[in-house]
Amino acid sequence: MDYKVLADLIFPDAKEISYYEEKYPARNLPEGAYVTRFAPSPTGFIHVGGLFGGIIDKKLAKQTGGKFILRIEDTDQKREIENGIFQIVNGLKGFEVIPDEGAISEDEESGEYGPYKQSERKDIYQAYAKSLIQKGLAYPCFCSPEELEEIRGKQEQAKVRPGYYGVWAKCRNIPLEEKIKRIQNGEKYVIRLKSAGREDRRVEHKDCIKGKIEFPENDQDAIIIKGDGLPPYHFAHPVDDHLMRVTHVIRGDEWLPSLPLHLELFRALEFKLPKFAHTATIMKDDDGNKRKISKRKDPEAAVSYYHEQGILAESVTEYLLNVANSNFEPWRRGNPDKSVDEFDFQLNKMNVSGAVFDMVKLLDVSKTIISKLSAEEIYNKTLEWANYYDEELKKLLEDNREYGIRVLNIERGNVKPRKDIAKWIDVKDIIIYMYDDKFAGNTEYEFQKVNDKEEISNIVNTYMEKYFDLADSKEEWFNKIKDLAEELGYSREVKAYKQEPEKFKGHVGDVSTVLRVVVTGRSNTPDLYEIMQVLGKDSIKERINLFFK
RNA sequence: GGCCCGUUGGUCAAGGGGUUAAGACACCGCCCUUUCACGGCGGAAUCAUGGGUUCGAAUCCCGUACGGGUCACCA
Repeated sequence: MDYKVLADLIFPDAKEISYYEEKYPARNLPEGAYVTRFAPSPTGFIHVGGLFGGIIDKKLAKQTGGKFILRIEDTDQKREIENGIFQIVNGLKGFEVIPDEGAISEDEESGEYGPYKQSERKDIYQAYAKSLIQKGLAYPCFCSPEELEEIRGKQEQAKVRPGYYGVWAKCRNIPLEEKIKRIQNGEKYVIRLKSAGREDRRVEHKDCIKGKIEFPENDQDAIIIKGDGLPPYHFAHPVDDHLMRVTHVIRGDEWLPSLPLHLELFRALEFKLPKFAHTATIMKDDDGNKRKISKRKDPEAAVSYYHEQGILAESVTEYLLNVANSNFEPWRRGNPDKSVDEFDFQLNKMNVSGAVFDMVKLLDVSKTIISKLSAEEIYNKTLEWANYYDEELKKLLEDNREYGIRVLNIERGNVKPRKDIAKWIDVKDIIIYMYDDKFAGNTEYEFQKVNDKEEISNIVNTYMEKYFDLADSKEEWFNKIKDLAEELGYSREVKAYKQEPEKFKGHVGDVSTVLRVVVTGRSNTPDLYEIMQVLGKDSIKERINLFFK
């Protein structure tokens, strides 16, 4: 009796593996092309760490003329959530991480190397598991969870490594006949690898990011087919990446400890080894301590956060790209208008240890990107955001598109555009005082140095009577403010005041601040001349009346 | 605890035997300036630690400390 009988008994319907080898032939791609894959489980929203990996996968495939695959790792059906695939696909799409092949929606996919949902690849995994059983490299294990628990307890007591290996691998040496009998009797079982590894031997591995690493060999008889007939990650990974002809496995470095197992599996299955790149985890500063950024504690860990805040996907991408390859930033400075696609990304430039996620820096990237946008683009994007998150803002913008654009165009489009918007959620506060209806209820005025009501009215009234004219150019306008200042006993220039403060009540800036505050309610705003131009005569007069009411 | 990986300013980091140890964000100061931003100039601030190798160490080797990851019929 040989292993074939056992293999046929366990997987009677499995195809020969040669069938799959032919069905999924080597890809016809240019020399040096990367085939990468992002393989999340449909357990919820995408995590920034996942996005980070996805961006790298996509970038590398694109810049080498390769393929980027989206594979769904749904072999753990307990953890799956409804709409999981939709969330992944949609989440990635928002960041332009669009796969060349793989899952498209809950039940659609594209590409010749599918299915791309692991739950639909059961037959394939079983065929390969069968081949291992046939070669005597895998066997059925009848241990129940309780027995496994018991073994672990003993191991803890004996202070030895936990796991299913060596003498602890009870089912490994059950005679073939007995195995067959027990299966025929309907006993439950899983399939385990019969590890050929030894803990006292070392395996070497050259990682694209981490460089040379050494481990003890794997000697665990890991499960390759679970009780439900599906494989765990460790077995799905070699089978899928081999059959999908993946050249570069890029994944988080939390996988490093199981690499010896994967290496053994690739060898046992006689697969060509892909290149591995283990990326460092994105961390979070938690009161001076570093820890893995977490879905539970950190809202910014969820990709949906950026949509909610109105942070441009582009900003997140550029920030993350810079974390991945820190030479991105100098490149961007040198090539401010080039597409990210032109940046030459290098795996080996990635840092080996985890970077702390820096929201302040991300927001700075975002400000710079937004500062290059036209008022119209900002208008459109803000409105799009407001559509989801801010009814009031949406209405404000929609009611008068032209006015909205004029407001957003203040101090924009010139050589040194404003850099004051980092996220769309900020926009409302920046523009709201430009809307008469909203300003009508204003009661707070942030006056600075000149606070006396009589003096304020003196400045405002004199201005309106003698100097107010919207037809003025900016220069004329400002000269008039200076004339006004002088007339009322303020210096025309700030410098003059600073040199001899006792000679003046204040300086031209104090005067313009009064006008600014009466018109806008605020002491800090963009250029007052432009604001007045946009508001127009009636609005300005109305605002002045409002102040004196 | 075992196994693996790491440690350059507050953060991201360049640098791989000889450097005044880049740059960016943040911070501080000055300048520009009608306010705020922007921009310009400048400043403070880093090689975890102890040994070795070497004429010379951030860089190579060993130890220590600290940080992180991982030890499932999860991925």
